[in-house]
Amino acid sequence: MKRVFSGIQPTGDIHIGNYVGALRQWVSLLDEYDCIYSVVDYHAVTVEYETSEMGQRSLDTAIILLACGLNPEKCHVMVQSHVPEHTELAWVFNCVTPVGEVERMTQFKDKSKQHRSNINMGLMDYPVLQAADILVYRAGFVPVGEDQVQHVELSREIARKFNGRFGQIFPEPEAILSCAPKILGTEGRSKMSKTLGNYIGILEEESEMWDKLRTAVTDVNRVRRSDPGDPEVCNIFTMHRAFSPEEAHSELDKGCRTASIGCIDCKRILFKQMMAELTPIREKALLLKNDRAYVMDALKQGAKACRAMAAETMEEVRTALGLLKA
RNA sequence: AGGCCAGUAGCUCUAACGGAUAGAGCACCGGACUCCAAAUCCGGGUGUUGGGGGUUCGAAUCCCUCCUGGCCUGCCA
Repeated sequence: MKRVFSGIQPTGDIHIGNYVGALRQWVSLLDEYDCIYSVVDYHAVTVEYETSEMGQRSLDTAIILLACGLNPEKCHVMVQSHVPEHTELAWVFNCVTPVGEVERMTQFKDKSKQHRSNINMGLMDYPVLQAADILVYRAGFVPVGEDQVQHVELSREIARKFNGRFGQIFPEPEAILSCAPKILGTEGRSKMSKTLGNYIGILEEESEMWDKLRTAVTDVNRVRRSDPGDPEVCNIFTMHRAFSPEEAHSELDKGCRTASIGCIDCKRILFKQMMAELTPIREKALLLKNDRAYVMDALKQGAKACRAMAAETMEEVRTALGLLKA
C-alpha cells in the first residue's frame, strides 16, 4: 500500500486552521494509504520554548490527533523524538543538501526575521529533517498545505541527490495538496496561527470560541445590516466552506450578497455547524486526557512499529554509504 | 581564547547634560459606534531600562562582573 507521512508541531493548542488544513485530510487518507503521522517535537526545538512545557504539549497534541480519528488500529501515530533514526538520517541528508537550497526556503527566511536573536543551524536544517521524516519511511506521499510544498520539493531533490550518489534507496515523495480552503485568523489578514494569537483552538471553552468567532473580521465593506456583502472576501464564508454542508453554501452566498442574512446570523449558523463537527472530537479528547496510559501506550506502539521500519532503511543507508558494520 | 559594538514596552525605535512620574509609532486591552466586525472617536503604558554588584544624596546614564546577540582576529579537531 502507498505510504503517507505527515507531521504536526506540538503546539499543544491545535486550532481550527490546523484541523481543516491538515488533520481532517489526514483522517480521510486512512483507508487508502498506509499512514504515519508524527508529533514533530525536534522541529519545535528550532525556536525558543519552555522546556517544562514541551512534554505536555506533545502529549496534548497527540491526544488531539487520536481524538480526531487517527485510530492507532488504522495508522501509526508517534512522537518524532521516539524514533531517533529521523535525526540520524537528517545528518546523512545534510551531506547531500546544498546550502544554497535551504537558504532559499521562504519559511527559513520568515523565521529568521521572526527570531533574529536565535538564528540557529536547526532552523536552517528544518526542511532537511523534514525530508528525513518522510524518507526514513520511504513515504511517497505527503499531505501538506500550500506553504509546505517547497519543502516537499526539497525532499525530492535530496532523494534524487542521495540516490544519484549512493544508490537507489529513496522514492521522490509527492505532495498531496489539501483542497481545503485556507482559513485566516480572526483578524482576517494572515493565516491562522498560534504565534500570531489569531486562532480559535478546538479544545477551548465553548464560550471562548464563540467570543472569538463573534468578534472575527468579516467583509469590511459591509458596514450596515442592509448592505450587500461579498462572501469571496469574507473569512467567515471561507469557514462555512470548511464546516457547513455543500448545499448550504449557495444559500449563504446569496443571503450575504442580498443582505437577507446578517453577519451575526451567518456567524451563529457557522458556530452551530462547527460545534456539531467538533463536539465529538472535544468529548473524545476529554476522555483521552483522563486516560494517559492509553495515549502513552498508543504512542509507544506507534514508535515501536516506526522504529522497525526506520531501522531497516538506516541499515540500507549505512551499507550504501560504505560504513564499517558494527 | 582575544578585541570591538549592542541590549530600554509585544514589535520598531526616539528622549532623558548623573536629577523629579523613562517616551513615540504600530500592536494590544476597555468603551462608543456597528447586524457582528472593519474604519473612526474616547480611554488605558502593558517596563526588573538584559541580570547582579558598586560609586553617588540620586544611575537607563559612570565603574566591575555575568548573560545574550552581532562583527572581527586567533587557536584546535
